[in-house]
Amino acid sequence: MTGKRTGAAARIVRLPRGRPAAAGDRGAAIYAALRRAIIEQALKPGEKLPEDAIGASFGVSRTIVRNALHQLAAEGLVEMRRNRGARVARPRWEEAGDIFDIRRALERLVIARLAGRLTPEQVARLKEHADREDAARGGSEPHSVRLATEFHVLLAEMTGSEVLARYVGEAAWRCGLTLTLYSRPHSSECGVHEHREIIAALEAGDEARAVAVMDGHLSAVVSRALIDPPGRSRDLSEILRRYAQE
Amino acid sequence: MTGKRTGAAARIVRLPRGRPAAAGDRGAAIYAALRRAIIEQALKPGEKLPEDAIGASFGVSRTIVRNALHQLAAEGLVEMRRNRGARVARPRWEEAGDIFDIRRALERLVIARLAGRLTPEQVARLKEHADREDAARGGSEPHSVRLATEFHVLLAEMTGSEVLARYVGEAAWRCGLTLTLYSRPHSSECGVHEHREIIAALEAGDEARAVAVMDGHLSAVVSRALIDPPGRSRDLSEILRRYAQE
DNA sequence: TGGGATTTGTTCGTATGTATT
DNA sequence: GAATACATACGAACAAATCCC
Repeated sequence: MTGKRTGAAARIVRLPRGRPAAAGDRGAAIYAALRRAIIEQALKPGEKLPEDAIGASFGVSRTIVRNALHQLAAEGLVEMRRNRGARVARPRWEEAGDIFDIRRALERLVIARLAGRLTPEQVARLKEHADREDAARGGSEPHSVRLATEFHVLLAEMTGSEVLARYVGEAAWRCGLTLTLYSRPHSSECGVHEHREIIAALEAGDEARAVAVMDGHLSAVVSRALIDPPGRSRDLSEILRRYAQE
Repeated sequence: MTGKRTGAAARIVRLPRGRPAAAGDRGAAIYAALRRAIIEQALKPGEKLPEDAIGASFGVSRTIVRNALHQLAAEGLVEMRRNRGARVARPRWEEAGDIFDIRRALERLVIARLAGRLTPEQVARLKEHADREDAARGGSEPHSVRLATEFHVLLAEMTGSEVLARYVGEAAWRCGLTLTLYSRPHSSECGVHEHREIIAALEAGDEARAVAVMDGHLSAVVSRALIDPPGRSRDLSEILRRYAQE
């Protein structure tokens, strides 16, 4: 009942000093780090994300972490239940079809806007990305998934439409999360050649073919899905340490 | 590293806060109120949304308001610039076409899922909504816009897909905001009959016609757009008082 | 099922950054 | 352009809810 502070340390504590005005948006860094960690599966779907632990990992208070978690929740990468904290999102199997349909619809828009309108620089940039995807083959699965998703986000950004890019990005990352949950390992590698086909069709201005390839591409990805339940609890701060820099 | 304490540590006497700590999610109420106020144009695009003033209006601290504002920002109804606070979003004219394209793509998905699959109860519910839209004719323009948008959200919810409903809702409300910015007054009334056509086509299972009507409907709405710059500063707490209840 | 440990929700003081005169 | 006024960012304490024996 009378749990209020007893006379503990009533004297004036030393004033806060020294901090070199760190007032930069520390939250953005935490957000980015958590995002990468989730996308690359370092943090597995369903894993708990306690505010204290994360804050301690990054040396900030819970306030900052809270903001980052809320933002991730708004994007669907994190689930928050009232008074029960945050977890890495674990999209339901029934949702998988929905989100892929949405993504396909949005990417059709992207194709429609880009077909025959890519600059040589953009084409070069896309091909370069595909090269990187090839180079990553045989490497870690999460890294490949990330690159594959980034290809689609890159396309969306080339439309010049900020909202379109945001919607496609959100849907694509959520699809990636779903894939890591339900798809069989190494199932994503097959996509690189299709990416090159899409580039070629766009370059040629063949919108119909580009749409067809893209649709087939996305359908193929989702149809490869298999059930594969997630693992559980490792050491959180160890994981986050690797995502703290950059 | 963070073991510093600020001067407030010496405070012992607790504040005579009478309110029993407001256990409910007060933030949700603020969010909803602000949302309605924005959508019905009681808060005009570009209008400043200071945390203190809003908090004072609702009798909560800035923290709660902050959360609500962040959520609204994530949905695109509010713009937040670092250290400069929140304003009602003012979508750019160039974005208008983008967001309407996105909305159209998403609503095609909705139609495809509902055509020929509506239960009699759902049809009745939709017709009832159209009746309300008719009844609102001649009333306030913002109210009509809200009802018109809610018709589309209602359709999306009937698909049973939570994500699809969320995406459609977000896009639709953002379109509504854009319309209030750029469209000529009373331009939205024309939509009610088209809504009834959509219901009929869906009931008949005629997906192609439903899509055609929906596309035409959305295109018509956007093509009626005209430039009409927003007004400026009135009394914030007066406005919010009307949106506090419910 | 109850009580304690842990975690989240909320408040408010202070520092810092932006706008204004 | 410097000083001032004000709003936001962040941290720590308190209060309530949940979790876990």
